[in-house]
Amino acid sequence: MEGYNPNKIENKWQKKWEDLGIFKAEDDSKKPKKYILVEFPFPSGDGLHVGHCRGYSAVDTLTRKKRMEGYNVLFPMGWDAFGLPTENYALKTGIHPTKVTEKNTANFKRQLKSLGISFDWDREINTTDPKYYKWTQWIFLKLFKKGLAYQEEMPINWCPSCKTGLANEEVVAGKCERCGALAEKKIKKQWMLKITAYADKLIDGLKKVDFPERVKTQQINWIGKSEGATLKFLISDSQFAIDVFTTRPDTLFGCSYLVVSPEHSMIQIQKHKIENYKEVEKYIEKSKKRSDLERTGSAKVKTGVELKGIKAINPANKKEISVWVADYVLPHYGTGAIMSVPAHDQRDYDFAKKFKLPITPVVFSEGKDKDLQKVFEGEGVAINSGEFNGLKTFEFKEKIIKWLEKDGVGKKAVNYKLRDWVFSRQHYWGEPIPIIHCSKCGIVPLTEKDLPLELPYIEKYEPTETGESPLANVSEWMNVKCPKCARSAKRETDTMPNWAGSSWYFLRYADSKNDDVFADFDKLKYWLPVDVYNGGMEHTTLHLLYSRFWHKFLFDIGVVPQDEPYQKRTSHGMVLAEDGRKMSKSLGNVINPDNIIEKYGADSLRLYEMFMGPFDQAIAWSISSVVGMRRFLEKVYKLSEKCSRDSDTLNNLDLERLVHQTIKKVTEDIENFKFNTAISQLMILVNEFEKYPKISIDYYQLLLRLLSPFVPHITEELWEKSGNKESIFLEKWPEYNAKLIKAKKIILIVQINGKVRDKIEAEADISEQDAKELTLSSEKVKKYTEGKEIKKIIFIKGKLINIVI
RNA sequence: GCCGGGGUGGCGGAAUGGUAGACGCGGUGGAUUCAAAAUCCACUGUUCGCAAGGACAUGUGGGUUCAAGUCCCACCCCCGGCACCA
Repeated sequence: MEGYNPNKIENKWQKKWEDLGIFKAEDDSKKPKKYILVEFPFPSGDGLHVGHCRGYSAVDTLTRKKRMEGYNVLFPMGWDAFGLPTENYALKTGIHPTKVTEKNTANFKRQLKSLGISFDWDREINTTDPKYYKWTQWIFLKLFKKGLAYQEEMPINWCPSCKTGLANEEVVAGKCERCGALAEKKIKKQWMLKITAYADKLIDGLKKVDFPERVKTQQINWIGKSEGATLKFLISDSQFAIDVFTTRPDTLFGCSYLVVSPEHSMIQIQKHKIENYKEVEKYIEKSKKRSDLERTGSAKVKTGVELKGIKAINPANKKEISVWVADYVLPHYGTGAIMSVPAHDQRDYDFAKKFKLPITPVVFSEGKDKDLQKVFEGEGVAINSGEFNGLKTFEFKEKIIKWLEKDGVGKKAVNYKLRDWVFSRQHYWGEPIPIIHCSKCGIVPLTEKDLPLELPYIEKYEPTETGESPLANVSEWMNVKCPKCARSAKRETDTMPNWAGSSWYFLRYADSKNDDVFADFDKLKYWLPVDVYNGGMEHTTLHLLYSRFWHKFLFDIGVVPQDEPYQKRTSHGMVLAEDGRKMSKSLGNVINPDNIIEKYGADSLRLYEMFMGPFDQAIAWSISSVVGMRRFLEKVYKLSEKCSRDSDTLNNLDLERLVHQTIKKVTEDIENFKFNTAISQLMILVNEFEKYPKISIDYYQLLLRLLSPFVPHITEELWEKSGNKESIFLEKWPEYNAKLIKAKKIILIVQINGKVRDKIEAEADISEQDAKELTLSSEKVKKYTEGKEIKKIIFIKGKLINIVI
């Protein structure tokens, strides 16, 4: 018999599957549906990463099993092709982004096909296709109409030397990645999406979906809802007040100063009163060069400057307190100003210590440290708080808010860490924002019939010196007539971020070629929600929240049938380099799947990626383990020579039990994304089969079916070799018999004081009394119990007995 | 710094509070071979012991329990995210 030659059989079956069209989803089918989705890739010039292969192999395994279980499966693929890396590559090489994208997607597609992933390519989409982004723009217009898209002055990263805007990624340690100049912030009017309007809905929706707990927690913490109060602090001798948000209004009596962010408007408004304005200005300039992370992160070294000449009044005790500017206070959280209670907040305490500001404890807790050297952030009983003394924290909060409300200096408030989404990019390679600016009519949105607003094909897409998008240089595109008044007007030149196209792409798969609507409602009703959505952990808070936000919005305007897009979310861990570090070009440790497939075959690669470890954890690549998978597949291949029509092995009870245990384990483990243990169980079964001189062909074919979702090519080949005419993927998934799984005899574990001292064979259903007798008569046990008093015996049925002496 | 996750043999890892180390890799010895590769068989956590057998062992230190890798408290280290990479 010919040996196992993966290259030959993999090509053969990939072609056959394509010809047969067995992976196409049917829009009308009597079968129940499953929509199984994996994040579509950004087609980078580096080609497929072995990390991509991990996610795709896993979901393909599940998909193939689901088809065998009788589901009509939608398993689509597409390209998230707009983005900065393509634009930068184009700038460097002079090859147009359209061409770069074409080349990269072709390469990705070839690689995906060589892995044997069973995508339905008929529904392929590309976010850079005008027929696709027409609908991305359409959704933007809907958001605009509902007031959820608006313009606001927002900072961008700016390199004063290159005279260009920078992405966060291009700012390394505060410096421009290209030239090393200190990056600055430049204020620009930008489009924003009001995701905060959906904050509560995004939290509530998590209750009804099946996401990993850690994903839910991370989203909830990212949204960061907190309840408290907004308090007004009047500035002495003025009508002006500073609003602060606090979750602890009960500590107001302990507030000994205020801190505002360098961006706070009051600084400019009260400029004339600030005696040390020069010093303050210098501080503000310095903080412009620091990222949020540096500002809040650099631990205990707090910086700040007092606004001399300005005093605020604590509304609780009417005492005058100082006002400071410090960059650890961020402009976009709360009101951009805080009341500082150094006795009960660590950061305030550090600041107060450094600048020798008063520290007054106002919460006392029994049993807690009364030592003033330490901060007490917990709840307790009020002290030093006038008429409120003695109140517990939660009562105090309620009462003081009411008390302040009466004077109009405070009210209950909810605050979110979540910020609105900055939707503008000053780049070429993105969806144009379908807006016209008219000096008379203001902001004029395009109408639906004007869509798609196509990205003009231009040869020069260098960034402009003003920080505007390269489109601002394309005057014939930019200068238009106002659709309302026909005067000359200008197009919006900012483009959308990469997140836009990926926020709704899963809807398009349901009806990817429709020119009249983004997807037919009935088709959406049939296919949605996505039953399983796999992707990287790194998308938990951005992509996953953005797309949930858009989907909830589309539900609210009645164009999608449910309010949550994804029923279940799974996440794969990263594949690291063999040395445990991230794979990167600069480190030269990148593994190219093409080479692995050529040398060992796609099946070995797929099997390895599923076996390497727990699916959701980061794991280092190991080439010797790939060899191990190849070895296992060789064994399975050779096993076909031992197949026999006579059914000796079928009558072996132990083997029968193992077979049924394996069906159960593999069936359940695939469902739970525990691929590594499913494969280990299949290895155990193969090892057992090898012990017999002949093996029943029924058992062998059952093994092939169980293995087929993981290693589709070799199993399809062996399926054919063992006399089958039709594809193994048109077969039914095996079922197990629960009765056959239970063993009659067990090994009873005998412990003395919790340590294993003996193992005795016994009936599986042995009673406690019999087990005691059996155990106490054991010689080994006698050795330990002799002359000792038995205090207690714990018996776990079918498993263990523990004698406490 | 903040949020989330993780730490078990030489390595990847397994283990509903109940036999720690399944399965795979690597290693050692043997068979086969002119030789090697491949393959097959045996052994393979550390340590004491001729052996029987024992002790130790899941990042560190405490705790709960008849019993802890698993639960609780504190700490250390590693990884992901931190809003313009995708």
